[in-house]
Amino acid sequence: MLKMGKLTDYATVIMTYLAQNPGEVHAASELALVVGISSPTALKVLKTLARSGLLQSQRGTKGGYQLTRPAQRISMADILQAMEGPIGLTECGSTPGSCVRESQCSVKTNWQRISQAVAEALSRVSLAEMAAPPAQPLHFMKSTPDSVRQAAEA
Amino acid sequence: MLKMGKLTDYATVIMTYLAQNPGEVHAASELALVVGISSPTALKVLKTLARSGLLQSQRGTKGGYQLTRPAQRISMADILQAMEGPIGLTECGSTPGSCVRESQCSVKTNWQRISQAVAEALSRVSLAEMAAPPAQPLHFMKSTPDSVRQAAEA
DNA sequence: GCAATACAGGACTATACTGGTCCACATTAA
DNA sequence: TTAATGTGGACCAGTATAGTCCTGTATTGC
Repeated sequence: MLKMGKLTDYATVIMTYLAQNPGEVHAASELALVVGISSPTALKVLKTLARSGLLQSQRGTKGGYQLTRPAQRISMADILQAMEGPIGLTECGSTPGSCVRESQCSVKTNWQRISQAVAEALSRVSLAEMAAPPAQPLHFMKSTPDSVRQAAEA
Repeated sequence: MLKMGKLTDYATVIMTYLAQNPGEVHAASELALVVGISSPTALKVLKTLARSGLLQSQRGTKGGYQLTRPAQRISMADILQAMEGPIGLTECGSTPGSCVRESQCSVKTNWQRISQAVAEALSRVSLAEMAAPPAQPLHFMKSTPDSVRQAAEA
């Protein structure tokens, strides 16, 4: 499995919930309950999301979190990136200098492109779509046939 | 980072090398040298690849490994899958029953689709393309937007 | 002003996983 | 028969991740 951290998983569920209840401020404790995790863990996720600008936090009584922008303008890539750093499948792709034979490695550049393609696929799915009932086809799924066909023809 | 194991990374490099020298049988020790890892580790990777049918092994003196099919017919998805199991970003996507609230979770189905999209992107890149010098644009990259094309040309 | 609520930032721990190694065995060529 | 090579499984260690906790700060309401 192409692994994604558990915290990232929580993050997507939390963000989805927030997208479904826009305009409201939600306390960490509430969100923790919704997702089914402990408050400290939820807090950790929320802090990360807030620090990267996807969430707005409000302190004090009646404080909590809310989305900084409409769900339509937040992509899955945004969330992944916020939680796990730059999207890249290989170490050499995202962290230059991590591999000794970087210069001679023909594989590297190709991996970077593949990572980029994956990132693109992720950025084409908005949080709003994620929050919609699954029956509704995802945005990129509608356009996939074409893009695939183009790729196949190219 | 959307992580992929180191062993998988080695696997791609090994497979690439084998693709560049088709028709020959390569001993694990030789491949280890090429990739710059120890023999036991290379063996581990090779065994995994062989068990999943991507490599053919030959025992005894002058034994070694070679591709079971032409590199054009092996995709990056094949290699990833061989090394890491079914491609899926979330646990619930690839392992049914791993999440308690599976039935109520609207996020799940959407994740499965995203994973599928990623898998598709991966399966569109052949080992042959990976083995080609990076200057040569990847198959699927031709259909991508300007930003990517610029990066590819740079 | 004070108390209660809630976020901020960081340190800490423990578990699980992954990478890496090794061993006993099977197979093949010379 | 010997040496080279793959097979399968067990095992160990280092690391990364998840999860917790603590101290501090801001905001609200009384």
